[in-house]
Formats: sequence, C-alpha cells, structure tokens
Amino acid sequence: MAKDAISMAVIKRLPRYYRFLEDLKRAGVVRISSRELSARLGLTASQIRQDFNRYGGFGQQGYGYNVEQLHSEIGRILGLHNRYTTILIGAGNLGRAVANHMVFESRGFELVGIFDKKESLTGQLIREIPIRNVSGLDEFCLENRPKVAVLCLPPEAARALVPQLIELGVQAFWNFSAYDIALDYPDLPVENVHIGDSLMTLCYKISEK
Amino acid sequence: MAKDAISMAVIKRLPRYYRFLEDLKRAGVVRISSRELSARLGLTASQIRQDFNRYGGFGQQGYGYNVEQLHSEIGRILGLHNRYTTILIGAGNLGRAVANHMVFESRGFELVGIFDKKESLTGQLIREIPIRNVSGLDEFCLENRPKVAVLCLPPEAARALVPQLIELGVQAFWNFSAYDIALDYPDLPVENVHIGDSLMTLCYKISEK
DNA sequence: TAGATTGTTAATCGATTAACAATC
DNA sequence: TAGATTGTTAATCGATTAACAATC
Repeated sequence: MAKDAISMAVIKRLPRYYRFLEDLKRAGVVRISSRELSARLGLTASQIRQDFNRYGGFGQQGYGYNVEQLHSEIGRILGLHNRYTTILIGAGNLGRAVANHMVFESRGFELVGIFDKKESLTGQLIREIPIRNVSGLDEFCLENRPKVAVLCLPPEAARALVPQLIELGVQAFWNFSAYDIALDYPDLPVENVHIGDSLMTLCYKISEK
Repeated sequence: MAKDAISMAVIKRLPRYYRFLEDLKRAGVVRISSRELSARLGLTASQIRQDFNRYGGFGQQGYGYNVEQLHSEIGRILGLHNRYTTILIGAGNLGRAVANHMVFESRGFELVGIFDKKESLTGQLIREIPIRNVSGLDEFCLENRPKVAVLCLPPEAARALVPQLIELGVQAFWNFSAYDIALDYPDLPVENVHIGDSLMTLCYKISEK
C-alpha cells in the first residue's frame, strides 16, 4: 500500500476501468481475469495488473478479480462516494448541456447552483436548479460554501473570476474554458476539457490516412 | 521530413500549440522562442523543439519561430484547411450543445446534417440546419456523402448505427458515446470524448489532496 | 494435487530532458 | 563578429511489457 506518487497515465485509466466494470456488474458477471479484461479493453493484461497493484491489488491467484469488489474498490480510489458541493458558471450552450447531461451525483459531486451574467436567463430552471445572476455569486458562496466550480465561460471571464472564486473557498475547477488555470495556480486540482482539441486531433487522424 | 510514425503524445499537443499561437497572432506577437513558449505553456523548451522537429522544424537559429508561420504550419499539419462533410446524430442535450457550440469550419469540418430518432424534434433548426429524423439517414448520406459522423447517442444505439454509417461511406467518428468503436474497427480514425471520465479524474485529484 | 491466474521483479521500449554544435 | 537560439544527438527517466515464482 506504500504509495510513491501514482502517475497520471495510471489515474487516467481508472475511470474507464470503472465504467467497464459498471457494465459487467450490470450484466451480472461475477468474476473476470486480467487477460479477459485486457481483451475487452484493448490493453495488456500485464498493464492492468500493474495498474491495480499500484493500489494494493485486489485479485486472487487462480481466480482473477471479483467484479463487484473491483468496481467498488476503484470507485473508492476515485473518491466517487464524495458529494463535493459544486456550482456551474456560464449557462450558454455548453454550460446548459453539461448541467443537463452529466450525472454529477454518481461521480462524486452535487450541483447546487448555476450562474450566468445574462439577466434574461435568471430564474430559468435546469434540472430544478434556477439560473442565478453572477451578481449573487458572493452571497451564494458564503452561504453554500461550494468546493468545486465548473467553468463554462470565455477565457477572459474565467481568468477574471477564478481568483474571486478561490477567495470564496472554491478548491477545484472543472474547466471548459480556454484559460489555463494551472499556469497561475499550479497546485490546485483542475481538469481541463477542450473538446475542440479532440476535434482537431480527429482532423489530423483523418488527414494522416 | 522522413516520418516514422509520430507518437500520439506529440499529436495530442499540437492543438494546444495551435490555439496558443492563434492567441499570440491575434495579440500581434511576431516572433517567439521555444524558451518563451515553454514558460507560457508549462512544457520544456526541449520538448517543444523536439515536437516541431518531428515535422521538419520551422524555426531559425538565433531568432526563434515566426508566430504566423508556425501557426499556419501547425494548422497545415493538423489538416485544418479541410472541410470534411460531417453529420451529427443524436440531438439531445449533448448533441445540441456540440452542434451549437463548436466552430466546425475552423477545425476542418463542415456540419451539413443533424439527425435524431425523436419525431418531435424534426424540423427544429440548429444554426440553420434542420433536425431530420434518422429514418431519412440513408437517403441523406447517399446524396451528401458525409465523411465524418458525430455520435451523441446512447452506447447501444451507437453500436447499432456504426456499421450502417460505414456502409454509407462514413470514414471517421467523433464519438461522444460510451460504445468503444476502436474495438470493432481498429483502423478507423476515431476520437472519443468522455467528459464523465474527466469529472471522475477531477474527483480523484480532489480526494488525493 | 493440478491448473489458473495473480503479484511482482526484471527487461524493454519509448518519451522527455539535457547538452551542444550549427548557424542565423 | 558576438549573442541568441535552433536542430539534433546523447543521456535520462518513466511507463509498458515480459516472465515467473507465489498461491489460491
């Protein structure tokens, strides 16, 4: 169990393991070997065993892994049992899709507030959460103490807002904006989502062929 | 210029370089050194030079890189001058956000059709493109010959549709579904977007602290 | 017990970093 | 010419794969 800094490469594979095990569990599969997992995920069995063993290893020689146990262990490692209080800022196309589409609760978060600067959106409901004007952000945060903010804003707006949010106690960001938070706050937990980059990568892959 | 398979690690950095150079260009910056780029992107200068040199290198000793030239070279490498004919399938929250939010044209694609199985959505306009019923997919494809499909569907629906789309001439997928296309079609250009995985990774990063 | 499959160490492979000669 | 910075080779570091003893 001694852990000396697990690499991002390993961590990034955990959600995929988790989702896959979720499916297996739902399908009623009870046990699975690293070899079978490897075939179904397109990885090597060796890598899978290495990955699990960074966290102690929860298999059994001669048997493999118990699906339900492995699923719950990985969930625990990811911290999905948490309910980090979360706000979303920017209720444009992207923000609305994120708010509507994501199941925050099963991934360790609870969305409690949605904000936008546009007056005309105020009061609109997204999944029973009313859109509030950003002018009420401070008050809301002082009252509800969100730990996480989802940023669906243009980069300049995000850059201006982040220091304020940190001041208000926000400790992590799910960042859909092009502002690179990590450059200014290197120690903060941040996940960037740049779907445009994925589209460019697809373009590369097509052109390459 | 001899190219012996450029690694995915390099390719995945290109869109970020491209976006950053876009900003520099807009800001009127004419030249930049690898050292300055490295400071602003949080990479090493060495890595940046290595990356560019996989494609031939377009700098000048003692000077650095010309921003405009570098920007256009990377755009060319990514293939962004293309206009791959593209359809989007699944006009739910996610599909609508993608269709509304992405600037396909500046990334090498042209969105020409949107499809959903829900009758009630038929005829609705998204950016002047009418939502069509999936029943008309075959006819539309035979007429318009889309090369790329964006999948914003549940995994089972995606799995059922992909063979049909390939049959109809679709050659690449931007895949937002949980169905793993690459397992069945290993040679097809595919980019998967799993924003849920990113959220779980964020949860891990927070819990880890 | 025999067979299967893990946990783990060692070997390999690939990516990043460092160093420096080339050259603008 | 002198200073700066690239292009590129060599060294290092880290991640993946292979191998196998441990053990269920």
